[in-house]
Amino acid sequence: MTAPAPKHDVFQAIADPTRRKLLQLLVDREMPVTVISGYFPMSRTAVSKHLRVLADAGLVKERKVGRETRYRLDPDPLLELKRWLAYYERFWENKLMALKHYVESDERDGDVPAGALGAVELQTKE
Amino acid sequence: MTAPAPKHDVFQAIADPTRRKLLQLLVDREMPVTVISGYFPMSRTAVSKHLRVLADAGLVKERKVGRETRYRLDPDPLLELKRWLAYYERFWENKLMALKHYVESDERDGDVPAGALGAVELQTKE
DNA sequence: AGAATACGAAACCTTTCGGTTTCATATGTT
DNA sequence: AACATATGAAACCGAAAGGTTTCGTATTCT
Repeated sequence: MTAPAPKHDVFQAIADPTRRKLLQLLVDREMPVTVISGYFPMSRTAVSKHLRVLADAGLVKERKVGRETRYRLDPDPLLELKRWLAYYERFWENKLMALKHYVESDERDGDVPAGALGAVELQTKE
Repeated sequence: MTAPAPKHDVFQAIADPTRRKLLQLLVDREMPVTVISGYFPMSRTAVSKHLRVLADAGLVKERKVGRETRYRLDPDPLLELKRWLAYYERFWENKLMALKHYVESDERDGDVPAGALGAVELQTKE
């Protein structure tokens, strides 16, 4: 049991605004589908499908209670996103540094900004 | 000039694996389209369209040099993603705390985990 | 000037996405 | 038992996504 057939990853899951709202709604409380769908301007079935996508990505857990199914957030998969993002974080700093250098020098002949950024650091990961 | 007609946001832009690879490729070096497309198993035009989506989201900047257009990463819009993610970060900790409590107590009648998580913290941030 | 290169726009195709409506089923209520 | 409630599955639909091929145009090279 390594990979339980993902079919939907975190990146896809959070791409849709409705699904991001869903995550936020379920962040601290568990809710059944009918209640959840009350917060959205679409059919219950549509909401249910969004919940399925989120569940596929592991961002939401379902629990059956009597005739209702309650959903709640599971933030774990967001770690992958965090890791992905972390890789790019240093480039904010680099960009600032490059800008600084550019402002301090006067070699702005029209193609400097890119050059300033070009060779700051090199890294090929994967 | 406030919002330049977004049309594609960061969340959509990074949803596609090809586009994530593009970002990584352009992270430290500037490249023209033809060279870029050499890294992908699809037509140059297809890559070009992906680059447009990234540019729409502001994740990539283009610069014309002679007959070629060079692209490079602009990590700025990732800040929005970082902010979004930061909101959920505390819940990793909360989840661990809830788990700890659950393990230490013995009220595991079958529906404890959800309850343990349910009331840890309450926050409604639009 | 003429040929080659770099690129985007446009038209087109197939698959996925986000949504709806309808139906079947399980559970709860009287 | 009969009815109501909660939900997912299925069939369907229009629009968007991701791709291709073809074409037009700007730039560079001989």
